[in-house]
Amino acid sequence: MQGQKQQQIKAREDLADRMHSAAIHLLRRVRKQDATMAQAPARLSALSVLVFAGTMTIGELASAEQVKPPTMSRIVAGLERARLVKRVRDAMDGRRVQLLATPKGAKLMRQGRRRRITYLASQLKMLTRDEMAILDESAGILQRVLQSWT
Amino acid sequence: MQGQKQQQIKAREDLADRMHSAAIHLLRRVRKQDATMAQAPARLSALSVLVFAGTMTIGELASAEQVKPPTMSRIVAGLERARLVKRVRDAMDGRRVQLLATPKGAKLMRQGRRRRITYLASQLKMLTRDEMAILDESAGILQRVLQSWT
DNA sequence: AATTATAGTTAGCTATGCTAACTATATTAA
DNA sequence: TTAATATAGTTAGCATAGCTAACTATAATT
Repeated sequence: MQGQKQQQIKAREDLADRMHSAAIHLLRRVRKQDATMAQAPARLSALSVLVFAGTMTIGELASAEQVKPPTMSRIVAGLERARLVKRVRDAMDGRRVQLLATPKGAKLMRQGRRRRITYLASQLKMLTRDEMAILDESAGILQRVLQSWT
Repeated sequence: MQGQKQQQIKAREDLADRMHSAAIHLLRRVRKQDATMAQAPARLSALSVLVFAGTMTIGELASAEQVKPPTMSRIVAGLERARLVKRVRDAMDGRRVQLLATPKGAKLMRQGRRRRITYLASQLKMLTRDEMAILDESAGILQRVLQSWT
């Protein structure tokens, strides 16, 4: 006989497994859309944070993207080479580098986001209104979980 | 004034955006659990397919994992070096290579999956029963969408 | 002034994605 | 039956992206 607690744990693990699998496969599909954009996924993701959240330092961006500073340093170098981002030395603290999306960067990011999202959205057309509502709610729940997450 | 159709499109795109973002961040967290396993994510994912779906060729595995054959060839080479997978020439067709998970591979894969899922599941503890039910339903819906997806 | 702490970069490793070009085996056509 | 073509996989070479360790430069503390 299984106790109620064990059943709850199993239910959570089954759910975790399905969420994990869905996330992997969803991103593999979406990545193919990015392929047409001449900028790699990590760059687009970092650029997206910059455009939506505004100016920040390398360290802040690394932390937001959950990568180590050297990784972000190189991602930013790529974005800078492509003239999508500008570095500005912080006047108050000479160690810091403030990052700004250029107009070109903002435009590309919007286009890229547009493409991924349009693609994803087109795949959601098969869903009923009720199913959409459930996905919508769950996206909100997940967002909350991910934020409070350690 | 926006028509109803435009509102529906916008709703789908907002949802797609949030799902995309959630998937990215969820996987970044989970990947850190993999770091303790001495095998990289792509290898664990391929191994997982092999263990659960059984013997298959390099090409089939590449297709299942949505990568090109050279990529899978190299992933398998790594798994073979680590003695997690064995190659067997196909007797009927000498070009084909059948792949088998070794017992060690099957064991590692179960452990890895266990670790990721246990971790994810532990983060779901903060949710109410109702929220869990919504995530559960949405995982099912997503699974279905991803399958029928082109 | 000397020490310590912080922000970022550089160098070097591994892994993962790709395409192009190759080898080896099977299949089809002349 | 040989020649041409197709298929399965590998190799080579490129770019990106993750890491740690070690470095430079600036700021803060003692």
